[in-house]
Amino acid sequence: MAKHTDTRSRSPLDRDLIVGTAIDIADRIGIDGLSMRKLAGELGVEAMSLYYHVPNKDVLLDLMVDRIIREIGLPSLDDPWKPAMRARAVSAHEVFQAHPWAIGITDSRTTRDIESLRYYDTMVGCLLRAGFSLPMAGHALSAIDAYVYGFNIQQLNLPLDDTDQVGDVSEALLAQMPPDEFPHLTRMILDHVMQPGYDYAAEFEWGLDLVLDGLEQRFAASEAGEQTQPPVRT
Amino acid sequence: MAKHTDTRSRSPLDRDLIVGTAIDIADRIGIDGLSMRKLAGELGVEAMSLYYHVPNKDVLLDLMVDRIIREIGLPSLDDPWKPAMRARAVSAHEVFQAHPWAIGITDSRTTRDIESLRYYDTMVGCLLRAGFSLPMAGHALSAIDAYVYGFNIQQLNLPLDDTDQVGDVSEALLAQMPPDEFPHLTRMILDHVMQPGYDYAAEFEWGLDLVLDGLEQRFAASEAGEQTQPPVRT
DNA sequence: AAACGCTACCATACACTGTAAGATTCCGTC
DNA sequence: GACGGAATCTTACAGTGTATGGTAGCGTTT
Repeated sequence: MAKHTDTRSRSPLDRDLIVGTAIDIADRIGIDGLSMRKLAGELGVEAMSLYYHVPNKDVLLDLMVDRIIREIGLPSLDDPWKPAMRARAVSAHEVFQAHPWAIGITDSRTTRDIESLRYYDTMVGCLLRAGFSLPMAGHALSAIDAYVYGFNIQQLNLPLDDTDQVGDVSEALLAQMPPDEFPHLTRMILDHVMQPGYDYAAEFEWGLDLVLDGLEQRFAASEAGEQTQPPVRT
Repeated sequence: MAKHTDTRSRSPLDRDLIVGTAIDIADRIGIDGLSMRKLAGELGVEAMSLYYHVPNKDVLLDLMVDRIIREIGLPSLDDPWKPAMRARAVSAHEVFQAHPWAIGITDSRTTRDIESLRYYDTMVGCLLRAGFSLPMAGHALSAIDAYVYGFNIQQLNLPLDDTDQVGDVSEALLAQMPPDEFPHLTRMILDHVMQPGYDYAAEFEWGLDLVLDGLEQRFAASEAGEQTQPPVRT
């Protein structure tokens, strides 16, 4: 009997191709639209064929996130820490914007792929080499990452199509909102967000610089010899 | 014909009861374990009966998140902004820790329930009354919220059971990690995270204070008359 | 009392999901 | 040409959200 699809009309399956196509689908029609059958169909193959290359869907999702994370630009170890951290954060923000589904997946995964640890290793190394103590480097990494992740979630909550502008969303929000019940919010939207010149994208870097400047101060203070413990009285 | 379950043996269905039970299930067995049939079963009812009170599952999820958000403590408008923001952030952190699934859901929701806007309105009002300009209040809210959300996601990624300690997770991580490939990360874990006295929970407040102190400085600078635009030369 | 209508709930059915089990085709090697 | 393993497919099953239409119970009206 003839095969369901002529083998020569498609490239043979492999893990990378599967993961890549899956990412593509998730980008186009959202993570909810990604089913094994849909993915297989797009590869010219039956659903069960995927299971030869990937143990199950959860692992596939993990692999997708890992590939995404590897898109984030990494600094070299000897770069000065502040611009390095800044560039990394901006890059991460861009990557997660391009693949909005990726952050949500991180919830359910327990075991990280080895490759994505390289990311953290480089960050820690850069900070340590810049003179950060271990605790200080931990603080810094945690704070920066939390901010980047969190901002992306926020940005995701506003349902922005590529065509929409923040103004449109605000307008829709205002319409369904009793204005006298939420006076401050109404004012914020009308007199600030919907004004010409408001740039939501700039908000990300404003907060990022806030965090980075704060870290710089705390770092300088710790270098100046301040202790967490109060000085011993002599 | 007799009803499937004696009507008198259970309290009658209503929206609040459904939402409450759904939250309960999600807390106990995770958001993935929450199906309409399971929920109905726990209420002593058939699945389709839920649809009389709730249009579909997505809306149910929205309602669940809205109820969660209403658990977050709100300051009064006249509280001093910094402790008010701090208390709110800590409260939000606790609430999202208690209902870890809630953050992940926020992804897919487009329309916010009216009630959850009260949250933002109070925050904005508090900041404005403290003297923040509209843009400054926007920056502050965005930065704080991003940090809170993001930290929760981070915390969620470490698969901590109630019994586990961070040390256990680190140990497991170390075990599957080639140590010479990730030297800095290894050092961070061994010499810092796994040391006695390390307190991951404290990490949240460290970063939160970083953000708040930074905001205080920016706020003071803006009050002192600094402009975003360079001063006009005369 | 009888008929009606409304509210709340249920039974059935359908399209779709992830995936276990086993059959089948293809291709390189002997 | 036969064998064997790698890669793919077929079939099947339990579970999902929910559309459609039915039904039991009750309050009101006549």
